[in-house]
Amino acid sequence: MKPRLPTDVDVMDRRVQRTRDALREALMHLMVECGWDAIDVQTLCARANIGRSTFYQHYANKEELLKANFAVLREILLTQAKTDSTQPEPLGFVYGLVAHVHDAQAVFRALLDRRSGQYVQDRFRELLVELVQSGTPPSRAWQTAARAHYLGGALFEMLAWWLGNNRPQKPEEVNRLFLLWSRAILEMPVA
Amino acid sequence: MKPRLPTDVDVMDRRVQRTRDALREALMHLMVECGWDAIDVQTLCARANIGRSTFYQHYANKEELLKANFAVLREILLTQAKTDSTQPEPLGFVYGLVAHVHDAQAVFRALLDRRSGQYVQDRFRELLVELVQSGTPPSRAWQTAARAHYLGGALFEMLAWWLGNNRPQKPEEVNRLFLLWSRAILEMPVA
Amino acid sequence: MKPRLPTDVDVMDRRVQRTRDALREALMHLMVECGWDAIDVQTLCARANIGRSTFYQHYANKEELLKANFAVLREILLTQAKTDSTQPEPLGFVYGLVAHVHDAQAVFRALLDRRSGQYVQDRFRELLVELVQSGTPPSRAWQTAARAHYLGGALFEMLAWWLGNNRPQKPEEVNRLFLLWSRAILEMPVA
Amino acid sequence: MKPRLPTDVDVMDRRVQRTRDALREALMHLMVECGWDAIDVQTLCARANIGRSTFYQHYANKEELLKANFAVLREILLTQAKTDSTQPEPLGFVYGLVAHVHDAQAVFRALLDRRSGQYVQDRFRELLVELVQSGTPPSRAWQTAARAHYLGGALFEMLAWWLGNNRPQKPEEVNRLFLLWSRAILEMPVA
DNA sequence: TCCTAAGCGAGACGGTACGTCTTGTCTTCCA
DNA sequence: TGGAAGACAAGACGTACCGTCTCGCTTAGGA
Repeated sequence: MKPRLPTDVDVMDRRVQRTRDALREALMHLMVECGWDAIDVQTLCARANIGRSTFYQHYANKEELLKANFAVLREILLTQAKTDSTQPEPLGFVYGLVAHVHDAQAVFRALLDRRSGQYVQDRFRELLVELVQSGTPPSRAWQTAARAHYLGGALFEMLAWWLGNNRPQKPEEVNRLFLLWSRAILEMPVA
Repeated sequence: MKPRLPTDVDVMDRRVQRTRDALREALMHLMVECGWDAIDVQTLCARANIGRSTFYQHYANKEELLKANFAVLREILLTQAKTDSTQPEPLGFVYGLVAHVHDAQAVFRALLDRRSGQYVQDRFRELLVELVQSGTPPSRAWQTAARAHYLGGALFEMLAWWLGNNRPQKPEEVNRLFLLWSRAILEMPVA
Repeated sequence: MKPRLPTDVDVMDRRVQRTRDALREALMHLMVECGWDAIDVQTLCARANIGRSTFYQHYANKEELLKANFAVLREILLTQAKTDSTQPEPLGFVYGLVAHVHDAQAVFRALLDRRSGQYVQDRFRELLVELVQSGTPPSRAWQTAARAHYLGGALFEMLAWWLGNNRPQKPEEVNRLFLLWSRAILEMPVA
Repeated sequence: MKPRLPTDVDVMDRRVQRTRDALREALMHLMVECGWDAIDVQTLCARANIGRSTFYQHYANKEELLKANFAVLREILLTQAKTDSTQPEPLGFVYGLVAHVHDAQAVFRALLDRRSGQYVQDRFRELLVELVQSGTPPSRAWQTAARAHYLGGALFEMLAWWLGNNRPQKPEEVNRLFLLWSRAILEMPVA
């Protein structure tokens, strides 16, 4: 039997939900503790109090688990971003994000750290690009896409650097600097 | 016996050199062909015509092999960057780099592709940051460091995006856009 | 709840009966098709159009199912043996059996084949010994028991050999040979 | 890499030999203790003080291990049979065998017991048939083959019965009875 | 010249994780 | 209430790499 797609949520009974919740919980904690690459299914299941074979009834491998739960993380960050930034101006989400990175250091270290692993970082970078895009007027010009990647990449690396340095700067300073530069770019004509 | 450090070059006999060269060769080719993560020591040795146990006499694992040879790659990219850019202006290396990415698509895909693996990308991103730094006046202000990371990250992500899209844009266009934005930032006061 | 013993037949409602019948049917067919060892509960239930958990409400495992249905098979073979052999002489059942093995090749291959599995063969061998015993005057001498096993084992192996060779000999020939030898033994004094 | 065939014995280094010996030892002991079916690779390796992965470098599964070592067992039984029976008369091996079964009860229980498993018994029965055949003049008549199977099967079942009953009869008695019947058959014309 | 220290290939070995499979228990929902 | 559906834990399976190791065989470079 193939693992049920995480999409048929409606049919899913409570046990399934509990199992998956336990797995997500365990994943998050372990990612913070040891980093993505160091996690193995065995440990994951032990942490979630779940049989190893049960894991495989839900996800084909740990990548799938992450994928399935990235949506959740994404939602957290997105709403986070929206609620935290009162102003609807472009890149308004940044202040909330920077503050959040500062507060929830552990989680974000798990995302930005070297140990976090290729896959996790890629998805996080994607998310940043998307956030940038969602805060700027849509356009089909390739320059707009390029700009979103430019800014997303810049943000990613800046955050990584900040975290890596143990953040001696205040969140407001980092935020200010990033917006200073980025808004200048947003004000330039795309072509 | 512990693996000999690659630094005691003087004592190293020709066979050792040949072995390591073969390994570097194999590594480079395989990275282009399958991406870092998909390489295993077995395959590496087969490709290099080398016994698996011999491999471990030289490097503790494939990471070490990469580490040992990253200096070489780095040198290639650095001189590449310098020779290609005639003007000594800040970020002058970018045009050469973009052109090179366009030409040597295979190699750079190996560096920027998702399959390339955490370690490789990290080092490549580091290199970009360094290149940015080397082309701008030194300063102890944290803002300068932040800027280098900002620009390095932006460049990295932009290149990755370009490659991932199979580069429908001309190198000159990408180059122009990156410099347009980045120089604007360089001209702003750091604080 | 413990599996209901197959003995409380009286209480058993029709559905229960239908379920068990379906299982017996499926078992027989699958034994012919794939051999005992290759059968798993999963497949068995699929074939019987029955939920896997339902299976376990009736039998603790597939062995129990077989055990429960061996009586049926036994009855079939016994009456078979009796009706087919007109003469009531000792070992009279053999001709019917040999003929039956010849006709219903598939079923008996399932019993004698290597793939049939330890348990099935053991029970079949037991049955043969019993048949031999039932056709000879009872006696408490150990030699009589030994003789029944001797003849039962001989019959078993001879049939297995015959089937394994795709039976180039006619049933009458096999029958004749077996009786020639076996009756000679029966006529010898047991001690 | 495929498991080395057990035939390239000559090239085999000492470690390999020691490993395989340890495995054979462990197999024999465990077969006596728990019976074939109850043995799993894990336990086998633990008993042999061998890594589970090492096991799979030598044999694809426990069946292969048994197969590979059956020759040894066979040799033991054959020479046993030959040395024990001074007379070269047909079925001369039986006395030695019966005595051996009596003495080495544990080993033979492992072979004849129900728990021993299909595969083991089949090979043992084959061996008996072969022994019978080797002690009687060769012939291409199918009746001769049938007779060997008849006697082999009879011997097998008789021994199984004897063992199963905890052998209240003396070996000589069993031996006498078997030879009494079997030699009578051997003296009858095959056709 | 030889001989001795090294590099080297082959491959056994133990270990760890993987993803698959089957078993038997259990819970829930439906008719 | 009994049967269908199916989640779940347990645990064996065979595969794939890993890093360590031992063994002989070259192959120089120094005596």
